[in-house]
Order: sequence, then C-alpha cells, then structure tokens
Amino acid sequence: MPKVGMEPLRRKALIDATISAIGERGSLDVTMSEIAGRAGVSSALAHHYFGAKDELLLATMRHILAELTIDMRRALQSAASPRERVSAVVAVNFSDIQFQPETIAAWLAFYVEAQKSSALRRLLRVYARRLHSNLMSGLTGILPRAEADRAAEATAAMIDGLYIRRALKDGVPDAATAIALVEDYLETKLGERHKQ
Amino acid sequence: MPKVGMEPLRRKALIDATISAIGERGSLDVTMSEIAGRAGVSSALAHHYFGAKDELLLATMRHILAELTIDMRRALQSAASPRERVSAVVAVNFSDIQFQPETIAAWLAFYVEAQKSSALRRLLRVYARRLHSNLMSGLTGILPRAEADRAAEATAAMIDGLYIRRALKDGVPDAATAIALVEDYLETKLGERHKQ
DNA sequence: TTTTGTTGATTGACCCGTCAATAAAAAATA
DNA sequence: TATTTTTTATTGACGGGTCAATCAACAAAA
Repeated sequence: MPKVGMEPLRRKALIDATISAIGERGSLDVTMSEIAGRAGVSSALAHHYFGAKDELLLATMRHILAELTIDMRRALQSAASPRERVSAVVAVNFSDIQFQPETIAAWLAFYVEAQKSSALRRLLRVYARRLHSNLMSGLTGILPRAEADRAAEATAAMIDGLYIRRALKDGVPDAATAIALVEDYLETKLGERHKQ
Repeated sequence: MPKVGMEPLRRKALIDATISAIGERGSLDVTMSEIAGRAGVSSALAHHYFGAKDELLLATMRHILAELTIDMRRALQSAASPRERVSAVVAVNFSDIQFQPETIAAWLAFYVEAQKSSALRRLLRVYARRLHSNLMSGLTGILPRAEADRAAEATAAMIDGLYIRRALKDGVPDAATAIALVEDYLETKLGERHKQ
C-alpha cells in the first residue's frame, strides 16, 4: 500500500476527520483513534504526522480559519460600496460552508479550549480582530469612526451569538433568518446614511 | 467530625466548588477529586451525594440558572415602564454576579456539553426561552409583535455573543461597555417610540 | 443499635504517545 | 540492468497515566 506523497493527503484527511468527529461529538472530547479511524488510518499514523493531539487540533482550527479567510476575501472583492462590504462580511459568516452544524460545533468547542491553550487563544484573537477590521472597512465609510467601532463590536457579538444559538439548535433555524436579524440591525443603525 | 444535617451544606459547597473549578480550568474538564478537594471533602463523598459526575454538573447548571431567575425576578419587579423592563433584563445579564469570569466560563462550557447531554440541552432551552419571554414582556409594549420578536431575538443573540467575547478576554472589557452596546442597539431600534 | 457522614484503597476502563517491526517505493551502487 | 541501501509509509502492541465509580470500614450522633 505504501505510495509516495501520502503526507499532504493524509494530513488533509485527518483534519477533515477531526472536524467531522468534533461535529458529531459536539466537543473536543474525541480520541485520536476515533479521528484516525474516520480518516481510515491507525492512530499511530496521526501521531506520526501531527506529533501530539494538541497540534492536530490546532492545525484543524487553522484550516477552518484559512477557509473563512479565503471566502471573506472573495466576498469583499465583489463588494462595491461600503454598505455592500458590510453585508458581504455578514453573508460570509452565514454562508453554507461556514454555517454548518459541524463547523459551528467546532467553533464552539475551540472557544472553550482556547481558555486552556494560549496558542488557540491567539488564533481566535486573530479571527476576532480580522472580523472587526473587515466590518470596519465598510462601516467607516458610513459612520463616524467611534460609532463605526461600536457598530462593528455589536455586529460581531451578534454573529457570535447567533452561532451559539444555532449550536443549541434552538431558534435561528436557518442562515437566512440569521442574516435577516443582523441586516435588520444594520439597517436601523445605519439608517439612510448610506447613499444609493 | 460527623455532625448531622451536613447534606445540604455539602451539596452547596460541592456546587460552589464545581463553579470555581470550572471557572479556573475554563472547561468542564475538571476531575471529581479536584472539585471535592476544593470543597474540602473526599471524592467519594461527592459521589455519595450526587451519584455521578453528570448529576453534579447538572445540579451546578440548575443552581446557576436558579440564581439568574431570582435576580431577574427582582429586577423586573422594580421596572415600571416597558422600556425599563427591557433594560432591566439586559442589566441583570451583565450584573456583577452574572458577568464574572467564573460564571461565564461555566456558561460556555455548559453550552458545549449540552451537545452531548440532552438533560443539559433542555436546561439551556429553558433559559433561552425565558430570556426571550422576559425581553418580550417589555418589547411588546413598544413594538408590534412581529418586530418585538425579532428585536428580542437579536438582543438575546447579542447578549450571548458578548458573553463569548468576554470569555476570550478580548474586547468588551467590562459589563458597562457590554450594556452600552446592547442599549445602543435598543435605542436605535426602538427610537423615540417609547413615550417619556 | 441504627442512622448519618466520611474516607482510603482499589478496580476497571480509557486513552495518549512511543517503539519496534514491516513493506513498498526510490535512490544509489555495482 | 541488477543489486543493495535508503527513504517513506504504516501499523500492532504496549507502557504509563488519569480518572470515574465502588466498597468496605470506621466514627459520631440519634
């Protein structure tokens, strides 16, 4: 069976397996064997490629963040006005790829784990800061700086909150509803200040 | 040492110890020994009173919820207008007792655990529904039902989101800022619709 | 003497991480 | 080209550690 060039394939498979395992279990309480099993390899191989469990989890979080970044960049590129930029940021967070039970469960679990792992905490800070600045990139074109800052903070909090509520499978049944809630806030907040 | 009538005292001590242990660790990954040690008893006694770990955790969550309910009831009683009711609900969620690192960490951890435990999930649903109806008890006096419903949903999401962000110790440094953000949303949303 | 409170010791399960061993491909050598 | 050697891929088995839960035993009240 041993073919050459397996490493990237196995890494990818293991990361995917980690996401799906976490998604199903609903927490980071998944064993290396469980993950390796889903990826179709032995647990020893998972250790071989990632060293320790922490690093596999970290790599998984990095992967999720990287995907989000790519989606975000794409969405922002096709946004013309500041107002559209804001909507684009919101939309990406609730896009099909991001707003899935598996991914959400992973997010939530990582949030908790971040209290233990400083490396994870740093990663999540990067995400939080990036979300904020992405929102600001649109909002500063509509509101004065201080107000834009508060609006960004509030929007970000709402997004996180909707994620949590989705994880509980209570209320907020779909992405459309979530987007509508955030957009409703933005609309009343921004009023008719944005032209066209 | 054995005196009579210890049971309620020990139960309380164990629940308090559970909260503080979870708060410090930042997750439910605390051992029975750790909890029992903090309460000044052996782990065997914790099992004696609560049976299994799950039940201790459940009892702890119930306790936190009960405290929140009491605080909420008190706050709502001294609220005159519908607008004040809304603010009261918000204020309680960020009150000194509720908005503490320990309690927040516990909340977050329980949210995650809820994906595994249906009993915990039921408890958190009760909380979510109660928060919603408490918000509605004020909002329906100001907005038409459908709009009130959406505003309540958005407010609840924002509160949850601010909790999460607080857990990360990133942004949202204190309760006052959190309250200001939510109130700002409410003010723009409700506008001048509420008289006086 | 029965009830209530309490614990040390132990068991049994689980799981991370390691290691020696195997096997196929690739590279080096003859 | 035929061979040996090295590199890459892979796993089963196991050691060591942790932890939930049990139990027998003991002590103080009722």
